[in-house]
Amino acid sequence: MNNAEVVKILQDIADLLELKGENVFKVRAYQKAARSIEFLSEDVEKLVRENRLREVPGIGEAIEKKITELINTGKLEYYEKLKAEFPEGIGSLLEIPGIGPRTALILTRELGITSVDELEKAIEDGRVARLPRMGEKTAQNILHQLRLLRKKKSEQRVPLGIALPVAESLVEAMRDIPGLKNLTPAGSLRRFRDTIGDIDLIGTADNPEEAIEAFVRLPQVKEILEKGSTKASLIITENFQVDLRLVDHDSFGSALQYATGSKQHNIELRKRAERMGLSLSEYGITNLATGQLEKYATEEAFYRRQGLSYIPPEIREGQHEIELAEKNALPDLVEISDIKGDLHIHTDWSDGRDSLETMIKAALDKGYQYIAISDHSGGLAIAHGLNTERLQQQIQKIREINHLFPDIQIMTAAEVDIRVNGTLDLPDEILAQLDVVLASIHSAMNQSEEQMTQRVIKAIENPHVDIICHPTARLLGEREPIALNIEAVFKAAVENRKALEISAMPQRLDLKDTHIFQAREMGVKLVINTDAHSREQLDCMRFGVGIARRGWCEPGDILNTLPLKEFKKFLNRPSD
DNA sequence: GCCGTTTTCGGCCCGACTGTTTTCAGTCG
Repeated sequence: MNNAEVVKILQDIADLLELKGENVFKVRAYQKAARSIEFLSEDVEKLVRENRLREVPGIGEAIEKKITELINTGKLEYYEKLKAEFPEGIGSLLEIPGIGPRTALILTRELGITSVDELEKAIEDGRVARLPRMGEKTAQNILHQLRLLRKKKSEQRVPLGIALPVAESLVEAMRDIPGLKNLTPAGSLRRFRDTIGDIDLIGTADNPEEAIEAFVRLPQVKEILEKGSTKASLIITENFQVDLRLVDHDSFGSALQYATGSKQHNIELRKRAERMGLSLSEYGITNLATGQLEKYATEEAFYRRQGLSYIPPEIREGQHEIELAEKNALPDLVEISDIKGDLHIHTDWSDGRDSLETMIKAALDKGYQYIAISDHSGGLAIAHGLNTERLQQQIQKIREINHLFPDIQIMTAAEVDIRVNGTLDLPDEILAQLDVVLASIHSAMNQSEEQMTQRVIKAIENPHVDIICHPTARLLGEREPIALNIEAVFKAAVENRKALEISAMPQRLDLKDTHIFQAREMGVKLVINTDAHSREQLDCMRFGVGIARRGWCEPGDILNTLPLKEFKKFLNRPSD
């Protein structure tokens, strides 16, 4: 049983307890435990084996016992009994926005509804509207949400790389609203989570009510979900939900912090503040002794008032960041300006759109000191992969033109296919001539975990290979990661002094944040690459850096922050 | 159910919006 399965069951238990009308804090305890495990960089199974579950924040005696039973027997009696108390399918009602546990319970108790379809019927024939505290409007809202949910079921969470540009263009569109300032994407976007549920915008205004009015009249707005004097929720044409929240200018720091979250981070922060006699809100910090509200225009000042150093948004996940901020011991996270080169770039020699020269110039514009041209190998026929002969020609060409670009070193490379048996699909003789060899899985993705792990490790052990690309081969929303014993792969990478890629490609972001965290702790060297197939895609580097920051990476953990000479030392090839 | 720089018991983050109420419950983030 993997972590995700344990998370799902803990969340289910929380939902069911909520339906049951259990103590809300008990419900929250299960939710917290679920979240803790979601962000765990180790396998729960391993923690159970080593009797270390209690080290995880939010897991006490009772939940420890339940998880242990789950891991050891594959089942949990408590969960099965709880499920049996409710008609199957009631959980599906909770997924509808606007339906919480109280409403779900009333719907099943009073009308016997246990599925979304039954609910739809009951609304249509007026039974829902006649329930106590319901009414026609509430019923219609639920019906609307229900249909919306059905429509977008398949595209629920959107990759960061798609959502962020939409958010940024929205901010741009709102630039001319009078009196509106500081408009910033917050929430999971600002924390650089790999997928995004909705777009949170935070800003300040001379007159919030007027700014909200102007906001909802934007041409991009398809539908208004709610609108008050300081916040509005709406659906825009790209089908994203956007939440806008406005405060006074001098409360911007606390409001941005509040809207950035995560929920868990904010809860920890507020609990800690209360012990200090302070109460936090989006408006500022209230001194509980005097009742005085202190406002903060910057997040830095807001954290400082609480005796904390500034905590970067990417690591505000309620792990150990507050503890470390207290001691001024947070990591010095890698930044986009630290990146000195991009080692995974395609050209029109294989399946890239742009020419070699175009990609080089684009990399120069980024101020890179070096790049590696890594077109596909022949195995990927669909990508016009290069066979030995054409790769030989490309090597020759790159050697010829290198001197035309004195400010950047163009390294020869290839993205070589790892075949089913772990061998590579280009011969050693040509690999030996390349500056950098990248190896990737592009086929036979349904191998067993054991086969796949051996396959990847064999590639790592190949003396010519430098980097394993997008190690789990996941495609967000399209393809699950391959079955891989990730810890074994990390171990092999350390032992063979090989690097693993953090793919900045928005659909990939692979390794993902928790893997990066674990890899870094184990001493694996990482590189952040864009896998660009066109010059614009070189811009995706920021997503890779964001994910690396979520894995608590400092520049020293990322090989392509090194200057050329140092980087070449890692490659361990005769330097020129 | 978890947790402890007042606590092994008694707390547990804070506020906006909506719809149905005439002062508030439910939901959400």
